[in-house]
Amino acid sequence: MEKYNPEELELKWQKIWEEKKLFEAKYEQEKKKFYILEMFPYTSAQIHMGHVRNYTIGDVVARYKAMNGYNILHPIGYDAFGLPAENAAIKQNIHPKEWTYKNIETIRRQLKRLGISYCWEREVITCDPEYYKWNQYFFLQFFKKGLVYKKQAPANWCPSCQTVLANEQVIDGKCWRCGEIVETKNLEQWFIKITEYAERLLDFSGIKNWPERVIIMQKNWIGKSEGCEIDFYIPQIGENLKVFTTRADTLFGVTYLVISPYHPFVGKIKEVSPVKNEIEKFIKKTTRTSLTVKDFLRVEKEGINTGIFAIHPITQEKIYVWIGNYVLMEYGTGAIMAVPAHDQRDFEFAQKYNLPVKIVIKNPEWKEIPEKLESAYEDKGIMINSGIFDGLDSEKGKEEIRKYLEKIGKGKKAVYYRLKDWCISRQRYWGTPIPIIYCKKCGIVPENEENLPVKLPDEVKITGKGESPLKYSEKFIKCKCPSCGNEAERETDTMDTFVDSSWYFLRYASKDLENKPFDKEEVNYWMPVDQYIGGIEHAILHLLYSRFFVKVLKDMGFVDFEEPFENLLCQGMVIKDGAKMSKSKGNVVDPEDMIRKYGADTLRLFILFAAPPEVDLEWSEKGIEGCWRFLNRIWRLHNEIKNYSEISDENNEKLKIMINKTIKGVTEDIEKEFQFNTAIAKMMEFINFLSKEINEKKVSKDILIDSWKKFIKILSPFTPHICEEMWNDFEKEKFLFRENWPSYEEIETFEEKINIGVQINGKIKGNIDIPANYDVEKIYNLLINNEKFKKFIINKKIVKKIYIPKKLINIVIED
RNA sequence: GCGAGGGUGGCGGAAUGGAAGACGCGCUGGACUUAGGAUCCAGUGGGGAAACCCGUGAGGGUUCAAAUCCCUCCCCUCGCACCA
Repeated sequence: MEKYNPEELELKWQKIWEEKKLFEAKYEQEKKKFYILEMFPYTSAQIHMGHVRNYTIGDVVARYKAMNGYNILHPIGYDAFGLPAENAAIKQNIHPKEWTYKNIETIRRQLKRLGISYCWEREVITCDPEYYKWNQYFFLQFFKKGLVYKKQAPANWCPSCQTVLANEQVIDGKCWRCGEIVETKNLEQWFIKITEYAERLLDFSGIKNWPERVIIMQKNWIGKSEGCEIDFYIPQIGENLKVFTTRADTLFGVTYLVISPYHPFVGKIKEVSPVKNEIEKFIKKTTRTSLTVKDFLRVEKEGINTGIFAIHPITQEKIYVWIGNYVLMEYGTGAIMAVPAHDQRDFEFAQKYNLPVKIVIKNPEWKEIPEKLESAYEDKGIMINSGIFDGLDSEKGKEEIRKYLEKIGKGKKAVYYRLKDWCISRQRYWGTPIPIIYCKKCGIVPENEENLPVKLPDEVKITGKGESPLKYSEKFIKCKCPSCGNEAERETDTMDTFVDSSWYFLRYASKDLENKPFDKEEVNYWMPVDQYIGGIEHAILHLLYSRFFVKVLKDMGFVDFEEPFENLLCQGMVIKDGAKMSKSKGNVVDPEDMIRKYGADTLRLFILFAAPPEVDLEWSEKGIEGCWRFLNRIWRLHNEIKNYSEISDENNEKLKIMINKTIKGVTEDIEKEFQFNTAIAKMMEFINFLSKEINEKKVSKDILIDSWKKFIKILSPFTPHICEEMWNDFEKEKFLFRENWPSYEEIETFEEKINIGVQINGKIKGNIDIPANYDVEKIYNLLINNEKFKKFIINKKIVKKIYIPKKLINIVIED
């Protein structure tokens, strides 16, 4: 018998699969399709265990679905633009392109070595002009539709990466990539109007099965809030100050107004204010740009009374306008009505500056109205001190006050979102150039579609400091205006790499077209993605942008579907010693080392077996050895089976029951939320059972081989190489990938004897073998004649007999 | 603070109202062996000589039966957090 040599047989089958193009996806309209997609890797130096886990899970699904008769699309590509390539350029003095393509080669080799069933013919590399050309094309389509615009905006600036970050890339006031504290800086930048799609992005009805938390995160991110805009007239400047509130019911409790230091009224109010100098000082202090985002959040609430008043729209009272650092210009109208009695932030501010607190909502638990509040009462209640609205329930009051304001022309219903427009400008080299031209005569002019792609120049100096390296490339900047033909200059900003990943799954779905981003018919066949798998870290950004992109493309007639990803699985991290694997912690386990030692099948098996897909997986050297032993055991059994000869056939039924049970269990575990760990456990049980049977030789050879072939099939999505090798000993016609998943018979049809638990008053006392077709009374008769159990029952009053079929019997007695 | 998920042997984890701890790791004993870190067999939640008793973060409840359902509380992880 030959020793199990994974390296030899894995490389052999990988070569054969590739030569036969076994995994090449073919557009065949009449076949039912399954699009299985894993988030493509960023092209850093090599893959890590997280990738192995992601791609192995995907591969099991792909192979399982293929064996169930689906036409499979299982593509792979590379997220190849981005900052690290430039960092490498600075550090290692290597061109970003060279660095990226070198890494791609390594990653491709590593993925192939894992034996993942990818359709290599549809590879996408986002830094390839043939790909990013279509980023530019879509940008122009968005531009035509008015979904793209340029504006000066305070941007998040990472002093370490020397670049602008999108809001979403700022986590807790820090740069998402390097962790440096982010500052603000004003820059002219390009935005995409994702806010126009806020409402549609909140609609998840087109999604079948996503983790609930991902949907919640997206909803929070979009942050819809419904309320009311209310006008407060300021006589001294002759204009209405518009505030936004979700609590119109507290309108009678307003004791002051607060505007943001960035509010456009600040200047006008300052001019007429008696405390002009103090305002100036305050504004200077609160709008310092050097203040980091994080500091801004931590800063204590501060404000200044402008001495200017506004008129309450209903009571006509005079209400002073304050400027406060806790009011954000980026949200709502940049001005609020302060109701200290019913809003904790306003309450704190009012305490600090000794402002009046007026209770207008009565807590139903109060016996009487308190003189003083300890904190704001923010819940519902009954309206008081509110004129004609007194006595109304506050929820009802919201509506009534809004209607009243609408009637007198002082307010209207309003909806605001936290979601902001998507800033796609990056002051970097290694990204898609934004196809815009600045002409002295014509202004901002989009590049002609025929001139795409606007290619990145190869010769640039990358210093990592200051502005985009493209600013210094004359060859790149100089161009002709598409409109008037005069000398003009190109935009030097490049696109956020999230643009690249917002539609790559569409490019996969129709291969290598030169004249179109993708073929509509073929994309409509494959899409939406039936199962998407990736890390939770993309819960908001990538997934939201992709949903947005697809909705826009649908509106423009490019595609016929609304949602890109119907089902989503977020796999857990691979951790070691309780922490995420990282160089700094020195706890990294290199997948290639593991493959060298045990082979790809063992690595795959371990990573699938050690934990369910969605939870974190603790790496264990001992654990992978266990999987190595399991495959060796299978290898030995296979060789024994080939040379097997039986003594008798008395255990044939037992084996049939066991293999059917195993197929059923494995099938259900895969179907039910991808419980690969328990599926593997069931196959291990089968192997434990089969080893004994083979030793005893009491099953006939044909039944044994039949069961073994079925077993090889169900194991094959997990460890495809060893299975293919064993399969080849029996069947040379078809690859396992093209075989059918075995069906199973319900074991009830041939199981005659079963073992059930015996309980007395719900406490387990032992177990008993019974014929499968027995009912309660028959089992009870067995019990009263059984040495072990009769003592519990005889001479007792039997209250109840409960039989749970094939599980247990519970005899309830009176003591 | 709000929202979500979780707490089960020495460890990773099974069991979503029906025999708690499947499966794997580790450990103990044995077989084979010059040897074994290979392989095979047996055992392995705790207490007890045993009959039995106890046991799923803590406490209470529903039920013939609770890790699972309900109530109160504790702890851990993740996400959000001046969003008016």
